[in-house]
Amino acid sequence: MGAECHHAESAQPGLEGAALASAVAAAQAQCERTRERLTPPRRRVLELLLESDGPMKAYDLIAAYGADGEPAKPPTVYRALEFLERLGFAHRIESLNAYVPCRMEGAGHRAAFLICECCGAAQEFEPDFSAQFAAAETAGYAVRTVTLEARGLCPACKVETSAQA
Amino acid sequence: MGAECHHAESAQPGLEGAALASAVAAAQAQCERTRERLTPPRRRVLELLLESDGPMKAYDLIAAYGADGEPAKPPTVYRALEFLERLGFAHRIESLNAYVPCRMEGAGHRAAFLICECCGAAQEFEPDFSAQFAAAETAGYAVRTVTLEARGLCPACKVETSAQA
DNA sequence: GCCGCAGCGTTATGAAATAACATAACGAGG
DNA sequence: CCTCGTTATGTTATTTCATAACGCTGCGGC
Repeated sequence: MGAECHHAESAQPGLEGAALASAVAAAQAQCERTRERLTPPRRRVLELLLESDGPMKAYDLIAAYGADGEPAKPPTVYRALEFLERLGFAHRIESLNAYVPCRMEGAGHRAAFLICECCGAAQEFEPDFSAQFAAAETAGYAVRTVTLEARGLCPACKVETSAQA
Repeated sequence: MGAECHHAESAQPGLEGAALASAVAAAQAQCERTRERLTPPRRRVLELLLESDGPMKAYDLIAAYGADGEPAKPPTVYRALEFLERLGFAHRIESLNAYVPCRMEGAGHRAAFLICECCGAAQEFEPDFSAQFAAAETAGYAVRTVTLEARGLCPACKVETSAQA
């Protein structure tokens, strides 16, 4: 993956400056509403995710954590990620062992991704799980969360691939 | 997970004896049809998956590999798993880092699971991805594979949970 | 005040997966 | 039959991902 193409992960450019500050402030505000605490490590990890152009691995976050180049300790980042996931500010992409900030305004706990196997971009989309929920209830299951990850080629990489063929 | 309940993973009892032999023979036959080779390590890993009552971790397989208690080396098992997945004889469950034998007769490359967070059972079901494919095509993606994992409570654990409340 | 809890820092370890290289088995073509 | 390309295995070591366990800190309620 990534060997076949050289695209930047341009689909989801990272936030900077005012946009970044605004996104963090929104998270801050939501935390205050629910009596949760956006502590410094949590805030820092959220910033790093928002600044990134694509999914970040846990150890990428660990390495980038300190403004001075000092890495964080693993538990610091994993605990922050756990919090961010719980509040819906970030999602883990299982098939990549990586994390992205949530792009869906105030969505519930649903999350679904289109993952480009060429450039590594991951685009969140609003899933329709009605068919799956029906199947689950038929089987007697009480579903709590659903993970959906579709893998393939993004529009840009699709074009490149067919062009070189 | 697993701390809350003490159910055996009874939903998918492992195969033994004739049933096991028959399942392995079926895989063998399919391999011969497609000129693939069900070599000893591949066969052994498939057996272990089929015998198991539930999802197996890679290192469970490594530990259980030798009939005499001798573990396998990691690459042996990972390579076998890669083969079994490619042929559709096994599936990886991303959210568990675990593997199960395929229970759907000759299904394509689709796979979806209902995973009980209480007893750890994983039930394969036939997914309907039409809605997701539509969403993906709208976004210009060319989807190759889809992973769907629904987490919740299986019928047995659901009853127990509500009873003890 | 002081107690209980949530969060953090730190050390260490455990679990999951792969890199890299050597060797062996198979199958087609001379 | 034998040699070459290909596929698969054996082996060592390492990398990558994630958590256990412990003690300290700071805040809110009683």
